[in-house]
Amino acid sequence: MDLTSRKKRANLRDVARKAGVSVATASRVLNMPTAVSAKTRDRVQSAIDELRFVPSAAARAINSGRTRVIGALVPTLDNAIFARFLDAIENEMAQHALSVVVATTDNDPEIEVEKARNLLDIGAEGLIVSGVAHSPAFEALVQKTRIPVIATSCYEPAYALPTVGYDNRAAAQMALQHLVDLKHRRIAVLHGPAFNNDRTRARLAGLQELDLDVQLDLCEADITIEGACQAVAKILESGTRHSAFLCLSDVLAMGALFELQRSGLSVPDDVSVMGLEDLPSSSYTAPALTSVRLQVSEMGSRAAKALASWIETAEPPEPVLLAAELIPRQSTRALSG
Amino acid sequence: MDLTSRKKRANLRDVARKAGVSVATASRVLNMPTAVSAKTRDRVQSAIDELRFVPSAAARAINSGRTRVIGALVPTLDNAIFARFLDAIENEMAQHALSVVVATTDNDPEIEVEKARNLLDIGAEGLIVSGVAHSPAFEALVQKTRIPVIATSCYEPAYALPTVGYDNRAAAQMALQHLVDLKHRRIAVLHGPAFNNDRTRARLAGLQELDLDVQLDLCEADITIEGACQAVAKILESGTRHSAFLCLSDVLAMGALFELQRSGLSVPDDVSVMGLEDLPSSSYTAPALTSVRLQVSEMGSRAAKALASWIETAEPPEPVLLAAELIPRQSTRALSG
DNA sequence: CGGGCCTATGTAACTAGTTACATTATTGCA
DNA sequence: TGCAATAATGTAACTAGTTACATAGGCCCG
Repeated sequence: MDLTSRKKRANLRDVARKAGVSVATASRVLNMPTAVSAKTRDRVQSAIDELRFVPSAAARAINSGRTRVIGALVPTLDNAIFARFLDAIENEMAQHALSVVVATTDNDPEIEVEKARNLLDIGAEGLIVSGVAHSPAFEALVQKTRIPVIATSCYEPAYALPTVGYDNRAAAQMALQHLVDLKHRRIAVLHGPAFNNDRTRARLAGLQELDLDVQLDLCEADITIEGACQAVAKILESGTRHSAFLCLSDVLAMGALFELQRSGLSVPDDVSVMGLEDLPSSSYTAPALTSVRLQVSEMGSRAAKALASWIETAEPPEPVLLAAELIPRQSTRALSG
Repeated sequence: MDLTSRKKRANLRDVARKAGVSVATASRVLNMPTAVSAKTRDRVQSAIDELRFVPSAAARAINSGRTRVIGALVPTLDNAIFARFLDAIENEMAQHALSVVVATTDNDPEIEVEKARNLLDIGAEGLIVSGVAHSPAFEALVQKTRIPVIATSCYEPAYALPTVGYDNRAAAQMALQHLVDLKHRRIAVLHGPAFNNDRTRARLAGLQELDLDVQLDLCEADITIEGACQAVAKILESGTRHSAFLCLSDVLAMGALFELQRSGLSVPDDVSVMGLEDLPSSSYTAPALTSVRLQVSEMGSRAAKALASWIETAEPPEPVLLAAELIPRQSTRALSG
């Protein structure tokens, strides 16, 4: 019957025809309405309304050369850290009129390249990624396309891409030092999967480097409450006694808190628990969690700012180092001995 | 010196010129390589490599009429529920070769319209939103553009848009009934902000409707551990004694658990705590949290599937009702009396 | 040796807007 | 009333690909 049956969507030419003006005039109604006489403007507007005309983003993008879309590659969203991080990115990017496409990599470099490729394919103008360990294919892709990419969660001025993050080595050392200062000498270290994860590896390396007279028993766990509970249960079963649990992520620390309490141990009377990251909820656990504060939200907005500036000015931004800070709370206590 | 100094990016015409072929042939190398002789193909490929040619997403989109991008409007990501939800959406959409742009609304209908408008502007082919309470401007926008939109977190077959979600009324009632069955008669109800949130209002309405012989003391809190702690602290200070806390979100329940323990009360000996949602971490808290399971991840993938099918087939999908299920654990106990 | 056929390639017209420039219409002022 | 200035509108050439159709060349078979 009507036009809609032939073509799904009206375009500017349809509008112009219906209004009896040229495409240029129709375009002007959209972009510089004052340059068009009120009468013509009304006519075009009616045509727009009747035809339910919606401008094509692609056509606009082809002209401006800009899609106003950036991509964020995160391991997962099912983890408070990355969710907070992404939330901050999205908020900051909205400020710059940029939209954020999420892609989760599950910490798999292969998936990362694939999704990165896809992001470029849909026209992302820049990327935010986690860490500096990427597949060669990813590095090749970045090099080939020259797309602005910010690497986050770590600070590595020597890396090929600008980094926005913290010193994971130092942060882990700060946490360990705190426990050592409290006279703990036998410490269980809970950490996330180290495979394909340079942040975790840097934290572990930091502990090793410190070379103190302490026994550290490493234990890898999924970075979930569940993973931490299972890991702690296993450690407790093994019979080895630790006076403190150093968890290289607050999520792990929260799980440890739960599992220790469930097994009848009192924190911090029987055992100290230390986190790393300091999520907002960490100050509200029972007992409140001692942690090293990493500014995750701040990192998100800084990374977003850096990327936006890179896109805007075509100048790669400087790396950003975010400070880590010890936040002593009730979950750690000095050993009397 | 070279071309890069004049124009920022090479296009297919540059490639064709350099390779000494027509644009059509160059295009064929990208889309149907077998239709081009090996010799020509190599020549074009070299040109592509030398010029660092990357096809323009916008130009492709303008031809195909597809951007392969959808938008997800969520209140915030700084909350496990929405982060999990988005994670599921992203994973499912990847299956359909669709990318997800996140936009957070902070539960503000005005921000929602604005961001929705922006999503349409960058070419989103469909939207996923939370709840059925939207600003008139939003509804007008959806109606005008005829963009596929799935409303989630609730099940409302009568609503103008297809919904994918659960019966919030019934879920809340299920939780309350459990406490009532355990002989609790004086219950503190912790709920998220009701303003602009039809899910919370539905849950509260469900409680009211049940009309049991119980005293319910409502208390609104931010849906964060912190918010719950503060709310519980206030309730405890007020001196009113409740035998149970019904939290209309697991995040609130976890906060309640912490605050009650901090104040020296034992759960469930002194007071029962009941959640709603059943996050994965809820079975690992100490004590494990009794809750009503809402399938958040399932909702994410179902919503994604529904939207993808709508986009693919141009047929709006049927509403989906996700079952709620009582998960009794250790945080609730019957009153002996 | 020429018709038929297939392969490889080119031409040009699409996709949907934007915009520089040209043209026409209107108004002001002398 | 006439001329210039300004306002309003149109023409057509861009943006970067895709693709239907045309054509050129090579090969086989009769």
